[in-house]
Amino acid sequence: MDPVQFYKCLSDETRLRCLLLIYHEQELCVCELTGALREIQPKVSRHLAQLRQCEILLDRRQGQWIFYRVNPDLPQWAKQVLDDTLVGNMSFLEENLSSLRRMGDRPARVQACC
Amino acid sequence: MDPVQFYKCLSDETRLRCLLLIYHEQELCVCELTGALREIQPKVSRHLAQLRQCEILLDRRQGQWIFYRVNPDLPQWAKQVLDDTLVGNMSFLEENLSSLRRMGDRPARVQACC
DNA sequence: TGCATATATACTTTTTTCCATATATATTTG
DNA sequence: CAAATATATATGGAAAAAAGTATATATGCA
Repeated sequence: MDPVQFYKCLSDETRLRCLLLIYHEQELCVCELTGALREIQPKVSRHLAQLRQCEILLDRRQGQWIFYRVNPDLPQWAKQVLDDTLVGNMSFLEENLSSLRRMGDRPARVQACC
Repeated sequence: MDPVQFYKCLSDETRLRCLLLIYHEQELCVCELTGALREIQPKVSRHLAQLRQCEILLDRRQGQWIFYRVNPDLPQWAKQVLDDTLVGNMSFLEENLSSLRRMGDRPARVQACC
């Protein structure tokens, strides 16, 4: 994982929020992310595609939904960076997390939204 | 420190190399950095200015030289990120560090180059 | 004071990134 | 199979970032 490429991925607000939310929640689908970020679907999807192409995220299809998770094979230093960033910036995600909770709790949320 | 702004600063190759080299060496002047990166002075200077404006780096003048160091008041998570990145990517800096050493060791290097 | 060195900034051009909109693909359900 | 839902991608344009060159500023020294 080239560190410049890695940081380019973290340097956009939409991507950073998606990535930290997914890291925090283990796994999220696109509709959960659009709800949490209050952003339109193509925008979220495009940024997720970039994170996937860089192999920071992995995706899996389940029915009509696609769930994203952090690639467990990410180098240790990169995982550590995500961890430091999340722990040190929970307030950055506050609104997104409460939007997410307003969608209901899992698996109810998955039932409802997804 | 807004994490998006922080990562924008790390997302450019010149800035990332400068920052990690400075973090590794405690303090470097502009001529040491241009030597280590083999980049022209205005380019290095411009990127250092950006890191200074974001308060990631501090500078101090000593005679005609300006020495840059990492701002010790950086939030803990950000320092941790720099540390993780440096430790996990020493090979990324390999060439730059050997260019630096080829300029002589401090304080001889400072005498020679600066 | 005048010249040399180190560094910073200004300006213009080029490159990169991001966005919105439209459209395509895949899956589920009736 | 048709309609609905979820997601992905393509396209064209706008905005931001980066580059190179030129120039300005500050310091040291003869």
